[in-house]
Amino acid sequence: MPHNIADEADVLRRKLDRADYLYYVKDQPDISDAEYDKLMRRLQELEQTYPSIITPDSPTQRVGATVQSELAPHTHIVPMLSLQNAMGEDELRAFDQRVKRFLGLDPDSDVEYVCELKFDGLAVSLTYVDGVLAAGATRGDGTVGENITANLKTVKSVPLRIPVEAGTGGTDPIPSTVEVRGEVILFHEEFRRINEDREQSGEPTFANPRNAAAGSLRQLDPNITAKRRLNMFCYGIGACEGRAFVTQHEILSILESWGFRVNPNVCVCATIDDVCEYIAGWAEKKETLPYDIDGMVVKVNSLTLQSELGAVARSPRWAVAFKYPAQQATTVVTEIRVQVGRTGALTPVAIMEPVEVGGVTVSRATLHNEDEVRRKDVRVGDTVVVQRAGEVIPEVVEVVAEKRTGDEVEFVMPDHCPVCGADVERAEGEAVARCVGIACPAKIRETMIHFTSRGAMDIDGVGPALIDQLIAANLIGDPADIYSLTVEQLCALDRMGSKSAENAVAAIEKSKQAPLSRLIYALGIRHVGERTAAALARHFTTIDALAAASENELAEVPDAGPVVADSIARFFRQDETKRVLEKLRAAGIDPRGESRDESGMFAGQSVVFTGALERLTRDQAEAIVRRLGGSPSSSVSKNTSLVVAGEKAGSKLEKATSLGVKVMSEGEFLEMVDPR
DNA sequence: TAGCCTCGAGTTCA
DNA sequence: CTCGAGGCTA
Repeated sequence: MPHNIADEADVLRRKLDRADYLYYVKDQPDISDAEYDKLMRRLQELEQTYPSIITPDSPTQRVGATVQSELAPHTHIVPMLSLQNAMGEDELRAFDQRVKRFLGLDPDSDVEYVCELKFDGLAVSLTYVDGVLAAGATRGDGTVGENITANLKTVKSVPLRIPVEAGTGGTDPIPSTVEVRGEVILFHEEFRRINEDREQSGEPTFANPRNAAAGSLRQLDPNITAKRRLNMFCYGIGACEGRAFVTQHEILSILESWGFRVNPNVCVCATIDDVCEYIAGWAEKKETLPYDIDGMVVKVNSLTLQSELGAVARSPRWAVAFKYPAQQATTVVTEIRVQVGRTGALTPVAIMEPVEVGGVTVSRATLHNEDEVRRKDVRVGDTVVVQRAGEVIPEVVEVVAEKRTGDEVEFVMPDHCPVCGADVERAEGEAVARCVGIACPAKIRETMIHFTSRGAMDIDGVGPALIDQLIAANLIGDPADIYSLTVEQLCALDRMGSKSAENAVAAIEKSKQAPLSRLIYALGIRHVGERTAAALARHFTTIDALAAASENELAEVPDAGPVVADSIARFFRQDETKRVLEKLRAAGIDPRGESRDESGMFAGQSVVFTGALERLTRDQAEAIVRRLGGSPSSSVSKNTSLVVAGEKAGSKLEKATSLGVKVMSEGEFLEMVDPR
């Protein structure tokens, strides 16, 4: 072998190590992907030709290890302890008092703490011998874990060796043996990517990033792990040969200088009050992180005090895990009810024993459709995990299979409508089953609620409750009947005073002025929502022109194709529709189309609002955009011109940032449309 | 014809 | 907010 080959390989390894470090630990890449690939290919070439030069810490060894038949046990030198939980500020202060009592300190004195994020992932330990990664293992029972070295090597933020030049300029030698502790996690973006892939290939999806990370790490085939871009944050040291530390905070900085990824969100707090304040500050902010945390870890900063405090059973007395109120909880499904929507869609809804999730009581959650019920295999009597997706809407995450008794009842979609008894049909290739009944009371009710709703005729004071009463009293049978209601009729109903009756009638009267687009939308034609209704109104200008249009004419409207055209034509052919339109006209409703400013500052642009707006309502904000010639939209894509992000903006903001779409705050938006 | 972009529809709780 | 499906475009 030529003498300089080993040297060249070494230089390549250093360059690749540095590139991995800058990219995966520091988030500041210095070379392009192409350059990286070139270096990697050259190194692989050399190692293939001269296998004797391969070292265990070579970057080529991150992938390509062979499949194992089972995971070998690994004994930790220093056990990995688990932490006691604190469920609120009270328990946190109780922990502080315990610490002081144990140390024989005055209850009013202060102990210095370090607060760190508690990642929702998998705790692992990395063992380095003479600076080279020798073993990696899961926590296991704390004493013995599973050896997952090959899998951990595929995690790019895990250094394969601690560079000799690290630390304080060489005067501070790398310990001969050191155990580095941390948490392996999946970022949200990567979690989504994995689940999308699995969905496409028909594999079951992971319920949450933690499960996905655990599943990926405990793979027997490291090639699979390599495809899941895992990440690791390090926060502690177990055994350490020939080096002592003074504080937890010092440990974090040393780990960072050794090239480990250390999370920057750390706070040294002089008092327990500061700790509480810091933790409260993250209660909301944690949702903006690109990965999951399930709380905060609070540690006594001084290692001297730590060893004085020691441990009880398997948890140290010097640390505690603060848990934010759970965003997930388990409960029991008591019933799967079937609801009938405006379009006749049958939706299974899980009725559950009420349970607290993130501060609110949840008792029902949609199961969307029959396929979804099958996929999650939810049965009546099952114990299930529920969470609030996107902070609000409850969702059944998964069934707790271990709690099955065998008495659970599988769900079957009824073949007759639970409300009117008509046949239920599921169109070829569609996910939803529908009631075909023409006069299904549920459909009529939902149609009327839709007609009066915000965005449609917007009749204030006429909501679902009143509509139910009116139907029961036989006062209305279709939406047009609303316009013949009198104050006297309304007053005669239960729980209806003269004042609210007058208000309702006034609102009904006012709605007669609604623009054509609203009326078209209010009719509730299948496949015609707000946007399509607006496009139709612009194109036809009167309801009669729309009603008379042929399918070909309808399909000429932008955004309307054969399916939409067929649905509209079919709707206007029905005798029922003709009767209702006649009644509406008789009541004095004959709206004209509206025009828009084509020279406004948003002309031809698409604007998306996300998060909670403080000074404007959604409707006001969208009206401003429309007035200035733009179209408000609900989803972000690369065609989006602008995203206005309010408080607690979520995935849309993330997407906008990743697509490089212009983003501004509500304040900046107002400044722009109305500079003063 | 495939893949992207939008829109429609359904849903929960305070 | 999320999913599914219709329409448009490369």
